[in-house]
Amino acid sequence: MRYRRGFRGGFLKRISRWTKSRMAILDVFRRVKGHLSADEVFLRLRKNYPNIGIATVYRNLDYLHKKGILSRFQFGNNKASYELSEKFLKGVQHHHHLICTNCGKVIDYTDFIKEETDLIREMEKALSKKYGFKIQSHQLHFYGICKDCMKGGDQNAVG
Amino acid sequence: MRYRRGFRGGFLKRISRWTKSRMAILDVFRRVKGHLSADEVFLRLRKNYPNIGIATVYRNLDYLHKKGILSRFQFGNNKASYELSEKFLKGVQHHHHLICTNCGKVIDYTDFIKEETDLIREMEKALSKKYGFKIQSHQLHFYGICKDCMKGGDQNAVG
DNA sequence: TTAATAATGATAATCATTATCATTTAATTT
DNA sequence: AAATTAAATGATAATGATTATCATTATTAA
Ligand SMILES: [Mn+2]
Ligand SMILES: [Mn+2]
Ligand SMILES: [Zn+2]
Ligand SMILES: [Zn+2]
Repeated sequence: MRYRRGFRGGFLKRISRWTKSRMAILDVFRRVKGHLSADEVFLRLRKNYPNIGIATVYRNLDYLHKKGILSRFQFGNNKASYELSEKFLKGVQHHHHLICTNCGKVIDYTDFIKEETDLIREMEKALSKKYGFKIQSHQLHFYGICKDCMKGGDQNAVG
Repeated sequence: MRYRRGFRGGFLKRISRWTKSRMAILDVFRRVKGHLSADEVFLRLRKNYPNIGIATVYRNLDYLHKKGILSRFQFGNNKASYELSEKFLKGVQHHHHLICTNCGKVIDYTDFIKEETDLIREMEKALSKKYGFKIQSHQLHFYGICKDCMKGGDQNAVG
C-alpha cells in the first residue's frame, strides 16, 4: 500500500508540525484495517510510546480528521471511530458499513459502489442547488443483525 | 396526522406498560417536527410533568427505539437524537439528512427517495445474501456546509 | 384487592470527550 | 548551532452524556 500522489506535497503540507505522536497515531491506522476509537488507538500506542497522553490522541484524531486524513464515524455506540480516508491512502477504497445492532460488529462492504456513486453524484448536485448546501462527504449505514447473532442469539449482546 | 393502521393493535401491543411519562414523551415527538436529544425532550416535558426524571427520559427513548417507534441518530456531536419512525406515524415520510459540520444544523430531505429506494432494495437483497446480515434499516448522511455558514463564515461554529 | 413486577425518580457512577496550564518540542530564523 | 516562536504535549481537572443502583410507586392481570 503506497501513499496517493499528493501525499507529501498535498496532505503533509497542510500539517503544521509533524510530531512524534502524530506520526505514531497515523502509523497505527496504516497498520490496522478497520475502525478504531480513541481509546483503542491509545492502547495500541502505549506499547511503543508509553508516555503518550490520551488527550493527545483525541486532539490528533480530531486534527487529522479536519485535515481530511481520517474519516470519522458514529455507529451508534456513543463513541467516535476513525479510519484512514480513501482520499489519503491508496488502497482504501470507497465503502460503506453494515452495523449489527446486537453485538456492535461493523462490516465494510464495497458492493454496488458504482451504482451508488452514480446516484449519489446526481443527488449531491440536486441537493446542493436546492438547499444551498456544499456537500463534502456522505455515509451510508445499514443497521441489522449479523450472521453470528442471527444463529447464536444474543450471547454477545452489546450495551 | 393520524396513526398508521396497526398502531393500537401493532405497536401499542408490544409495549408492556403504557405509563404516564412514556405517553408524555411520545406526545412530545408527535408535536415536534424534527430531531430531539434526551435533554431536549426532558426540557420540553418539565413544563407539564415537573417531576419527571432525566433517567426516565433516557430509558424511554431507548425503549421506544427498541420497539421501533423512534428512530435513533448520531450525527456526530456525541449525542443521540431521535424522531418518530416512519413506520409508526402516518405523515412521517422516508427521508435522509444533510448535516452541517460547521454549525451542526440538520436538514431533512425527501428528494430522490424513489430512486434511492430502488437501489437500496437491490443492495439489501444482495448484502443480506453475501454477508448473512439481516438488514432492518438504513441511514444516509450527507456532511458539508450549510447555506448560512457558506456565506456567514463560522459565526455559529459548533464544538 | 391483591399480587407480581415493570417503571419511576433521585442520584451516584461511569464513560467519552474537552479544557486548562505549565512544559516541551518542531520548525524557522538568526 | 543557538535563539526564537508558537504549536503540541502530558497530566489532570472539568464537563457532558449516558447508565447503574435502589428504594418506592404505579400499571396490569388475576
Ligand atoms: Mn470502514
Ligand atoms: Mn429527520
Ligand atoms: Zn452481531
Ligand atoms: Zn451550518
